[in-house]
Amino acid sequence: MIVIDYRDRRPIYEQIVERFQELILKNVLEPDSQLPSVRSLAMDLSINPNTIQRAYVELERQGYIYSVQGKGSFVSENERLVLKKKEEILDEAVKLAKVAREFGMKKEEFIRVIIDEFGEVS
Amino acid sequence: MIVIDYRDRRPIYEQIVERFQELILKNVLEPDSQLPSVRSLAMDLSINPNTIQRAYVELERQGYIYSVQGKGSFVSENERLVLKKKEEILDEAVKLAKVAREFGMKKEEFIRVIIDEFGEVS
DNA sequence: TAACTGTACTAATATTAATAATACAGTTGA
DNA sequence: TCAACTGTATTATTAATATTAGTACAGTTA
Repeated sequence: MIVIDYRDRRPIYEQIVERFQELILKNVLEPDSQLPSVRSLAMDLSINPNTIQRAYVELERQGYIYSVQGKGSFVSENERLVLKKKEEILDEAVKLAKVAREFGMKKEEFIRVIIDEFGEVS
Repeated sequence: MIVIDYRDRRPIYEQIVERFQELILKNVLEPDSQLPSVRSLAMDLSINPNTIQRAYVELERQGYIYSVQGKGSFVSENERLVLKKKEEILDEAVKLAKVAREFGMKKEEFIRVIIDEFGEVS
């Protein structure tokens, strides 16, 4: 479920956070389902439990999960999170379009590859 | 010309590399014009000359500049670099579009913000 | 009550960016 | 010629931070 890329320069806990965000936003992990425990996931990934803990703290801070002492960590409802994520994607798209324009790229040239990705038929 | 952002988590030399890439690609620095010397730029930015050296080595490796011992470092011809940069931007756009689609975003919704950025008239 | 859970804390280690201090070689202009 | 610039190279040290290690405590569950 979680894979660590040691060539990735970002810290491990950040990779874990991002991966769970993805799984939660895509509903692979359903609301209220339980995440692996701090210790068991650390075992699976052969890393320190503290690193997992740090990732879970961050996920909780961002609203992706909630933790109950003695019971475990669970996936939050994600409707609001999906909306937030979509906004972030749009923000990135705007930034990228701005850069493209600054480098003299034509609107058609830029949009063409996007339409291709989405598929021609709307 | 160059500004260091200490809140940026990326290393200083990487910020410098990126900034010069931008200045060169946008033709703010013209081909064959001379870059500030390793030592003088280090003085200006109040950082160590080795950090600048590292940035210049990287810029030379990527083809953005060429260095001549005893003379200085100079901007390369940039036509090829601009093409490469445009390809990179398009690659990013495709990746982002893919993510947007994965999160169930509508094509129109995604393209709308881009069109707005470029301006309605083509 | 044993075996799980999360949570908290301190200390040690590893990695890497950045600094510091030199040294050497080539260029330039007075 | 030579002082004052350039780039280049090397080694050592410092600083910052991610990660590990170890331990402890509190709540839950079968």
